[in-house]
Amino acid sequence: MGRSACPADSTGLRRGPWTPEEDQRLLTYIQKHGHGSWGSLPQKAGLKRCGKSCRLRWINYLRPDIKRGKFSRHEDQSIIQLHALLGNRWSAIAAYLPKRTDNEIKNYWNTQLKKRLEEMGIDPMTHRAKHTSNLSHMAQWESARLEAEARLVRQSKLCRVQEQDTQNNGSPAVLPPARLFNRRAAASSKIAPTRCLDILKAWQSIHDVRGVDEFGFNAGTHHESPTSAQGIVSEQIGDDFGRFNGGDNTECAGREHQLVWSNGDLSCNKEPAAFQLEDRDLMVADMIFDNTEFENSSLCINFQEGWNLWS
DNA sequence: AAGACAGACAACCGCGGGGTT
DNA sequence: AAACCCCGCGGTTGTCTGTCT
Repeated sequence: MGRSACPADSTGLRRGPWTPEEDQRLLTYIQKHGHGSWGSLPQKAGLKRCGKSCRLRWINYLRPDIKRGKFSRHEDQSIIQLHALLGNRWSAIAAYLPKRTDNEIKNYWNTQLKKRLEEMGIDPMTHRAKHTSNLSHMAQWESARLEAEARLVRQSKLCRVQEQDTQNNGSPAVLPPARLFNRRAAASSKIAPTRCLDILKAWQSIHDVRGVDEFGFNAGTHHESPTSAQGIVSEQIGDDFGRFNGGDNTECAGREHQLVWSNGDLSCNKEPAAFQLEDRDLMVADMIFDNTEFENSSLCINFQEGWNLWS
């Protein structure tokens, strides 16, 4: 195994921050000739830098297709979800975030997101609650959401792998970024139903919700639209589902609860706001609906004991 | 105003994988 | 098969900047 050292000190090569002149020189050279071999680039470009340093500067800073600046909330969510799924594989995470570099994501994680999770009582490495009994509602939401999202992505991936196998076309089953949070893909997966306390429980691509859905949940026979502010809360009692309308500040007590709403056309990504959800809930709602073509579907959200549902 | 401190992020280092000779 | 080289990755360090005392 070889290794490319970068003995800047001993050979008179420069190191440390790049000057605007160096940037311009590197940029001009690559635009003209491409980078080719990084090892020989510095000499050809007239730079007193090692090839490694040039490569890093180009990839992390000079490349034209880099988006700089503040991370959006959606990006935050994506990073957290992807980290829960992929761990510290920054390059893999960066592959799902167009125009962001692995280095930038890594720095952002280490300086901000990690702390944020810790403050919420979530272990940033395992993405699990540190002390469940003392968790804030916010942390409970986040923890459950992460687990649910990770499961969804896995299911989505598995589904695609199965599709690939079925088609037997021999190509690797790569999940493109644009499909990472594709609800249709998740909904189409044929994973056996489970009843754990996930926020996001089920997606189903049917227009009329009736009886027990494919995940084993009684979705009710209602066809209420979230915009009507009449989301129906189903109370789970064993295998039976009682039903009551979410009243003012309905508090789930004693049992798991399930918020169910269905709509033939949930294409608006702000629909759940009709429930006047608090910020922690909107965070989830955004995650669910953002950038998604979402029609003829229904959604179930489980609530844990003690969680408040504002409806 | 100046020094101490913390946060953010750019850059470096060492390792390992993969291709080539 | 072994040695070498290039490249990419993740962890770590260094530097700059803003804030606090």
